[in-house]
Amino acid sequence: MRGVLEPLQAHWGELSWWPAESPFEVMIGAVLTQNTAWRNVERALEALRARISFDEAALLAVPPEELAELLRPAGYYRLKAERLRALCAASQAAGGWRTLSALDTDTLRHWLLAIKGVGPETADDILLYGFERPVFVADAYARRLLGRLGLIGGREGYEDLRALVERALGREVATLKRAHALIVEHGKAHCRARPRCTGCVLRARCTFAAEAPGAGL
DNA sequence: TACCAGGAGAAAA
DNA sequence: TTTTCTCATGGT
Repeated sequence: MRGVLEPLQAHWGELSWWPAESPFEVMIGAVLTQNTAWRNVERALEALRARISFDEAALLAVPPEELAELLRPAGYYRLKAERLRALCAASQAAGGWRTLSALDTDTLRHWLLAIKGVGPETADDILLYGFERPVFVADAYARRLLGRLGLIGGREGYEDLRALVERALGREVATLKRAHALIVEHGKAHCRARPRCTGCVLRARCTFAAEAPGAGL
């Protein structure tokens, strides 16, 4: 696995991912970016920032219809307005994001997953980038890349894939952030809809993968 | 015009 | 249990 990340880092350098000023802002962004390009998320975040301060009470004070309109640029705006309200209500009931930050990682993850609209990937985005916890975001880019490299079979569930990569990379937050960012940037640039990473820095490894699938992490 | 993006949940099979 | 459908704007 580290052998995959080294050429990616050599090519992409240090990536500074998920610009946000607080864990709460990461929580908002993680919901807004569900199946949505980050460019569109930024527009909604700007509209939101111009209207309110980023905290649970301020967001919940915005009428639901107005909140949905503010989120329109991010797509699925009615759905995401409901999801943000559910997340903020849960956070507020728990004492706010500062209180949540004192919870251990497993407890915090279970708490997040119990909120309607927060699935495993969104929860792990929040844990890794918001609360600096050692989890890997096992998104579609990771699944696609590792599948093409023959490092996974491709039928693993989300939790299985996450556990596999965490075992391979260790528990260092900076490493897990870097791995996720590199895999996504690489995927967006080279591997989006192609059957193999032709023309990219990992091409040779993909060829190897075709010959020796299931080489393991 | 068609496809996809830093998914999740409900409904159908 | 697994697959399919719905939610939606904006860029390529």
